[in-house]
Amino acid sequence: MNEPNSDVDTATQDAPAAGSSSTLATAVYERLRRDILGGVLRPGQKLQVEFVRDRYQVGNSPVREALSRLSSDGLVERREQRGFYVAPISADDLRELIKTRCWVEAIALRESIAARTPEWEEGLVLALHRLSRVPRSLDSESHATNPEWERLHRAFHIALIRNCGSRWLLAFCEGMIDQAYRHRQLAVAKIYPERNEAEEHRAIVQAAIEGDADTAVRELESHYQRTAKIILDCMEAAQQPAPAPRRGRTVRSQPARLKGA
Amino acid sequence: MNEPNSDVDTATQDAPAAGSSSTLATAVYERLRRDILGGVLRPGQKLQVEFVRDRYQVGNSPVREALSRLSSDGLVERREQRGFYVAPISADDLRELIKTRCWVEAIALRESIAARTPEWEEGLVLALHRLSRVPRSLDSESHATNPEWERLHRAFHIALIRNCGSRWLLAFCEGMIDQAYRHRQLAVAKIYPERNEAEEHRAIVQAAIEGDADTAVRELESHYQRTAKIILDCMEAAQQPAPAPRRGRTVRSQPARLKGA
DNA sequence: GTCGCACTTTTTATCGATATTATCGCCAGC
DNA sequence: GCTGGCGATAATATCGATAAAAAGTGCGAC
Repeated sequence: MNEPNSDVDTATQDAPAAGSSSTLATAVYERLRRDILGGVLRPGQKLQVEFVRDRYQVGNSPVREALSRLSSDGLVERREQRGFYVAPISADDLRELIKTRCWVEAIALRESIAARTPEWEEGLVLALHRLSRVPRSLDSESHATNPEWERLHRAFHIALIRNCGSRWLLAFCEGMIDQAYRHRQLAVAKIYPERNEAEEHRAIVQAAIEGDADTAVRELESHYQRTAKIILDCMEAAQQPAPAPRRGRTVRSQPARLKGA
Repeated sequence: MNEPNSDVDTATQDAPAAGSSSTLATAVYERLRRDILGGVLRPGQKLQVEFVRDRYQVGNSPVREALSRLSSDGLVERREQRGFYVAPISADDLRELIKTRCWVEAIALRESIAARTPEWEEGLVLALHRLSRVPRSLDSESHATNPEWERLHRAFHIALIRNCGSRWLLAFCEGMIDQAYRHRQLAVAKIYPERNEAEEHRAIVQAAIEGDADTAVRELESHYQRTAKIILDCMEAAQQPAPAPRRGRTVRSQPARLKGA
């Protein structure tokens, strides 16, 4: 996981960043990353060097390097001698991802709580507060995502586990958070039912600060499972435009892989 | 983690591989990786493009790409505009790593056991058997490491968790296994006390196959802790060539960072 | 007439030589 | 003694060359 953003320190709000990076390769990496996470570049889509080069107005090498880095992050798939593709996505991937997140973030949260300090608790409360001050979506009708909310949401979930005492674990979780974000972005275009996420977040923080790890973990897991359910429903709906009654996962032929481009 | 070796299938022993990769960049990646893991390239050592280029007889671009990939694996540290360095190592890093391995591989092992199948069990027994057929070190005096044993040891530990049902988790664990291997290689040059590793491995497998997850995990964790202890002792010894009696972790001033080159 | 297969053409991933740009040490000037 | 420009070193980027894969084409067989 290539230190995507080490921002979100309780002190420094957030770097000016957003565009100007010292190296071109990094700049392309960041922009590509944004575009893939945001769903602008569709899963499975081929990323020809030429295409990316034109898109971001840079040379060959920075593009290759950016793609290379992204493939380590699992956002891009590299096929030897055949180029790069936006990593594909499937319902199974999502299930596996959420399962893994629940396992691993449960540990991370427990450890964070076990080692809790005033600083960590304050950071957490702050992250929650900031998140609550920003609307979930910019337009309450279209459910268009609010980038600021997404940023703060990410920061919030990282704040929860930041105190776990393992940079390895933290980096791993960050990678999975990004993947989950991507799944969400790709599905959400359709519908996003009413849901009291703020309350879910609040419950986690409360339990965490009270040192009640079991409750905190339970809340966190159900938070994820609920999201997963929504996304999986979206996927299924997208897969089968309208037809018949269907009894559980009908189309086994197609592995529900959302194709792109 | 960049699919370092997806070998070790119970069926196909191991590919001829070892050198010829379709792309030059991948070849350099693999060779560099071996050299870093094996401790030939010392922690902290600077990896100038020119140096690597000469060392492996290739051009500029493949080197950059290989270094880039390795930095995503955490084996190389990239400093923007300042080049690449072999990732440094410290006692604290090791402690954090082992701690994380225990947390995460405990889950992976439990899940593997919970979902156990005859195939998985057979693969496990096989991995254990193969490992037991090869000597721990080639020369019983010098404790020189036996590359074949190391390979099989890695395969064994992966076999344990292969059945966990999460490619994410598996890849993450593989990355940590490699890191731990590196720490081991770097320390082991000094001493390696007698130790019945075969028995430790056997105990884990037995518990796993009996479905006794608690025991299996306990054995696995103590297996790791024992290794960690040995390496940490080595590090400390290396830090303080001979002096005084010392009462527990004396040198808090120096973070016991092994410098390289 | 249609299908299969081998060869040719085109595309494009990969690589290396070369140019550009940033960093760091060094020395002059204030 | 510190600040700020100058130059050496080395990282980064460009671009054209090379070679592999994909697409297209035509020939022959059934």
